[in-house]
Amino acid sequence: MTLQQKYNPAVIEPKWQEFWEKEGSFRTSEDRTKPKFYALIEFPYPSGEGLHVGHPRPYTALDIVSRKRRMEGYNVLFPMGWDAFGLPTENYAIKNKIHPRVVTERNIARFKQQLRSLGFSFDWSREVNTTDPDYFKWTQWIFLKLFEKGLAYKQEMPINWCPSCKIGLANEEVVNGSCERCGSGVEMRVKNQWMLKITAYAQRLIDDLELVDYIDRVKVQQRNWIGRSEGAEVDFAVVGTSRKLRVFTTRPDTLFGATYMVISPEHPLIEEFKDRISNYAELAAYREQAKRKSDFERAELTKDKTGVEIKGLSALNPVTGKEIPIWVSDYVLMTYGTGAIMAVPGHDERDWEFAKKFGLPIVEVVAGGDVEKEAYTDTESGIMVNSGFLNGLEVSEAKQKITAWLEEKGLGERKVNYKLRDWVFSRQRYWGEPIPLVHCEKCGWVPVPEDELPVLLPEVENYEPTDTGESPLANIREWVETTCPKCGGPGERETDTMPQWAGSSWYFLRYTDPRNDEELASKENLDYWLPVDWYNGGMEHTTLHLLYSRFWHKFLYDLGVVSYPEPYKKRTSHGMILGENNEKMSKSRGNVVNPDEIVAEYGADTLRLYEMFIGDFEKSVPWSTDGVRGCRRFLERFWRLQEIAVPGESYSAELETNFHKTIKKVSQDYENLKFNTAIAAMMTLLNDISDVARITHAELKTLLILLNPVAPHITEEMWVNMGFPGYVHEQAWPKWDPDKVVDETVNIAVQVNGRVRGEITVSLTDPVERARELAMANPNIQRFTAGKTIVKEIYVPGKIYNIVVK
RNA sequence: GCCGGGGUGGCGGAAUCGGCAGACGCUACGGACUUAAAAUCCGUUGGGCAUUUGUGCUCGUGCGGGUUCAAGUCCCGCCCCCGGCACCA
Repeated sequence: MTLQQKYNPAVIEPKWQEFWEKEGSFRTSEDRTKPKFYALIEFPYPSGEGLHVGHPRPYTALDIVSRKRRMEGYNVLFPMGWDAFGLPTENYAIKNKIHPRVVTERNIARFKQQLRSLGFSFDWSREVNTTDPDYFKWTQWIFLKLFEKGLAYKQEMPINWCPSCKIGLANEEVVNGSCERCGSGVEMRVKNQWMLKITAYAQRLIDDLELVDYIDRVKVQQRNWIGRSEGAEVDFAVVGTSRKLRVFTTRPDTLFGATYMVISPEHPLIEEFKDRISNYAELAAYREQAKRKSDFERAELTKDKTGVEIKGLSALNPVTGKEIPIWVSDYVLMTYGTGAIMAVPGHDERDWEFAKKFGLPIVEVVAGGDVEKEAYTDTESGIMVNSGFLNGLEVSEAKQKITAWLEEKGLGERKVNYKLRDWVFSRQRYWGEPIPLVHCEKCGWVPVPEDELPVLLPEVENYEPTDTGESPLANIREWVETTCPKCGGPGERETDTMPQWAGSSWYFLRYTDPRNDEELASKENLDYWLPVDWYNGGMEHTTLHLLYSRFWHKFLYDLGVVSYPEPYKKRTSHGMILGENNEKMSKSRGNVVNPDEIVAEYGADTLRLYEMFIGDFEKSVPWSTDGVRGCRRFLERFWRLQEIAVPGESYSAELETNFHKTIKKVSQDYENLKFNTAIAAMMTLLNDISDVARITHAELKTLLILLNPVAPHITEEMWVNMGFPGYVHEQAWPKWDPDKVVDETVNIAVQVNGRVRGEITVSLTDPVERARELAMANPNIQRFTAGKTIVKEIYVPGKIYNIVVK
């Protein structure tokens, strides 16, 4: 055909976007006979900044997979929504005296328009929004179920407090002692907070990683974060009292080497025996000092241990029967184990340092090191010494024996501990889901009845966070004051709201049945669609969102709401896109690239292609404007294939193998996050076609289908331009013939003594004799073999021919 | 400190059941087209040496050893970078 128009994405892209929308091309079908495929990307927080070039990277990746799956005959669910509660919106609203709902609506509209301009095949009819009362009704419902099962409880506890955001933070939100969001230093504050008992699921969260296909670093990080450790709890008698001091240790085998004990400054023992302690004032002062430090500061001062001996109290080592002192030090944390330890300075670095500093005895109980120089911490193979009935055993055997002994004598027991802490679920904020509970003087905490959900946020003109740390909702008396659902007496609503992680912990369930007002989603839909087949998201969500949503899912599984214990079958992760200067993109660094500008100047297909071609999908990579231009150039050249298209419903002889190879490569690479090499393969093929200067209709069709998932607009346009029947997105994914992916003849290298000295053209079936004959015809080979004897020949068909001479 | 991942041209990156290192793209340089420029097209582009200009030799994948006909790839010992965890007993 003769080509009239130039490639003009500004015209064809909006045209196709409207077409797909109007036709409902990517609407998920109700056809349950097809195999299903549920692709999920993390729904964005619609910030005021608008879309960032980092957003389209994972979206395009799974858009590619989704589009390919549709062409392979799957019923695909590829939805999108908004994680729209959150601090920036609230802060902006407070500052500008606008209701956060209005800000949210505006931000969503902007995001949506930007996403549409990129041509993603989302089924927009299933859009969800965590701030929509019809949605958070079910977030509240799940909370009530957790409350009902005793997994939500309110507790007075020291929390991480961000003085700038005026908000309590979960451990996971504290990064190096600073607020993850705003970066200011975190303080400890005691507050009465709602907690979720994620620790009850710790073991299952580890075990069920076996059921899923997550990239390794995600599994590793989850295990690491949950931090399982096996050991024993042991009771030490406090001399002269009936009180026992219980410790947790992973090294019960070293019990004979426990020469003193250390308790955390917050440990109740101090108050209990206030009267017997002769230096109470000193201890109280130490405790005050420790209180002022955050956990982070405590941890920072690793090198210099501090502590005070409790005078007037001592303990008995249960195996040696020796009286040992009890110390207080802030290197022991109240929040882990029992808040008390047995110190074995010979075999624990921290205890060793402490013992050296305060002149406490060090006893060697595992042979192999020099405990006067440093703690010897070999954990498995060392031999026990100075340890009574454990002498001569290996560490691992000694662990077994002593634990059995302790259990038999009633002095202790086997114990597993986890670093994972319960989830601080309260936020003292307005813009979040209200916690649907009422406090009644008489009945305590009473759930709002299910049929009264959702508990809506009160409509107010404006509000401010409070310095006391109370939620702004506390000031809105007409909302707070209510009646107790149980006794009908006066009650007060809970004024804390839920954290942002609440709504995102179950959103993927809602997509399966987004308008259901009877249930969070119908069982039928949940059973058909779940688990999510492929979930891609950022590594930064591994210990937060991913763990939380797995926890909620398991809880819903226990309730019978969902039928599979894990929500996501496969999890992958993308790398960040950095600024052109190789630094993280940020406004303050002035290196932010706005996707709107790229779409306006080069088109959405170029942006998509570039973001996939830019480099290894899993790694961070700097933005390059020149790279974008190169991708646009490729699409221009691709567009001009129309000029050299010739009729023909088969592959041409000269390109046939090439096409089969490319189909194979592209098909496989799209599945393995290797979008960059898939695109490179298509570029190579385009170069080869340009050399031939001709492309048959059959070839062009195949190529259009292969490129379609990456560049959907240009391929649809060219398909129609060529007068091919139907539309690209309705075509079947091309197949490759395994017999046709190998070249009949190949050039292989000929080596002499392992060095390449020439090249021969052989067929795969040629015997070594043929290779030798061809090789020896080469003057350069002759030069290197002349006058020498051949001692060995290595011939690997299709790979190499190596002659070893002497 | 512990646990992951990684170190390859000027740049982003290919190639790891051991088999021609640098695919593909960018940049740069040269040429064509143009009054000129842009765009486009063609060619060159890891270093060094030689060259009859066809090419040949040689060094080269963080460093030092090793295995092998053959090592970016495997083994041993180091260095550095990125991410996570970190006084968790």
